[in-house]
Amino acid sequence: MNNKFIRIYEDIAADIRTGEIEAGTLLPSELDLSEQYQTSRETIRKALKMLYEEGYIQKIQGKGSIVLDIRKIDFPISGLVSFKELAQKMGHRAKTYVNVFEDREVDQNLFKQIGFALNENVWEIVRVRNVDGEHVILDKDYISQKLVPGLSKEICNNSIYEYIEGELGLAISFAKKEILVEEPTEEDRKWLDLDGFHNVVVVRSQVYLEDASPFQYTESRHRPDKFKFVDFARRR
Amino acid sequence: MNNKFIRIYEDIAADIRTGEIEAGTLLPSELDLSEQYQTSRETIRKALKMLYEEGYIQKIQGKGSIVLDIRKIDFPISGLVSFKELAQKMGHRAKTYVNVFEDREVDQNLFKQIGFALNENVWEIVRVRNVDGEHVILDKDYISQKLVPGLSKEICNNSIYEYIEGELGLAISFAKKEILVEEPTEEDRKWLDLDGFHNVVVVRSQVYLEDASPFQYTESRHRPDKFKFVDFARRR
DNA sequence: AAGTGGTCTAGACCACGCT
DNA sequence: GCGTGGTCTAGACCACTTC
Repeated sequence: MNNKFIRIYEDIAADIRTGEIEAGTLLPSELDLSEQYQTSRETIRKALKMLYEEGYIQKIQGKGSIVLDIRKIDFPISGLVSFKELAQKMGHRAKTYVNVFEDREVDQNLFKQIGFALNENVWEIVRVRNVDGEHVILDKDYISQKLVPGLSKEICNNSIYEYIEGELGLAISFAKKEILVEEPTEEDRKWLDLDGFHNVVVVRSQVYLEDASPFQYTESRHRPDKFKFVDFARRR
Repeated sequence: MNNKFIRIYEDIAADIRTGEIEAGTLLPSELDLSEQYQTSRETIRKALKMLYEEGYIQKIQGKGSIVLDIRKIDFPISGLVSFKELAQKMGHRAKTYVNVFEDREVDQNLFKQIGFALNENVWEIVRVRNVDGEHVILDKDYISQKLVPGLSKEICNNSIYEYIEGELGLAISFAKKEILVEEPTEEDRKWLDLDGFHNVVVVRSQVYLEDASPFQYTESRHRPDKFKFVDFARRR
């Protein structure tokens, strides 16, 4: 509620979503908007930059800001969005089973694989995600104990992100992610319903807090028919 | 060469890439940089915003701008980067074969699948990408003839993007992308070396020009062992 | 309290599209 | 030529981290 440019962004974004401002039309000019919102043009430009980055508008020099078709807001599966949020949004019956929850020291092997320091203590968590009655995702997490103390099996059963952001008040900020297709491992075959499937889609992410400290390494292993990744990219 | 803030961005980005500015250290303060570059603080902030968006730095209020470890940031395969650029960057021996190049009218069937208007004329292009001696990617393109006139088989053999941006002077702006894993079709089996593979990774993209007109629909079908997608995402 | 980044302003000039 | 967005400035005040 504090920032003027965010209020303006939200105001215009809402109008676009509801269709009050139609796709294909031009927004009022920056000068008009600055008068309309009783603010400076730079502040309007900040709000428009946000609308641009979120895919609401396209700006054309000399012409104006075109309102784009509201894109289907489909979320990337796994990564910066928690599984719980995602399942709810998609309207699926989802369950989580915690198979492994252990206090573990980072050894040579783990060190090479993930981004943590040697001998640091991490939580090792293996969870199976059941969607509409089938075990389709295997999540393997390594979470820094220093940054996220007091984790428990019960919390993992619910949402780890809710605990971290809600209880601990930490802000998750960015992630590096890699998507590959691999042969199922023994572990995959053990936990997932892979009847007839010859591959799993593996999403490896390193997740960072706002102060750039790496707090989580995740390997999310999906049955291929249940995997979908949606992206909106601007050319750089 | 024109914009001050872009020059500053490139200058600092280069220093980070070469390691001259080390990951984990802080950049000079915005005030210092504005003196160093003989410019205003807002201009420095624009350059830093770019560095932030590209994953070079993390900004922390009251503290400074932390330099991130950029090494793992790679290029997304297919999409807004052309295959030619990509193959060169990765250092692969890559070849392209144009199997189909046709003038086609958008019928009911095509209309449902892609984003173009009924009865519009499009180029239908099917190309096989050979990387290091194997046929591993099948690209199916539909390109608007109205927006991209004068396309030819020869151009497709080289780089379509170079033609569009170079010859025609059009600016490619953004894309909606979807990644799924599917069963190979007859067409996949015909053109790709799929011996022993049971799936293909399908990347569907709708690509838009700067004025928000959709000019290309692409289906890029990858042999799973040759697929890799790397992403850097910030939480919204 | 000092130093950092975050927001906001009012104004200037430039580059581009349109007619 | 006029209206549009793009860049840049110099300065103000606020919010946060650190000492």
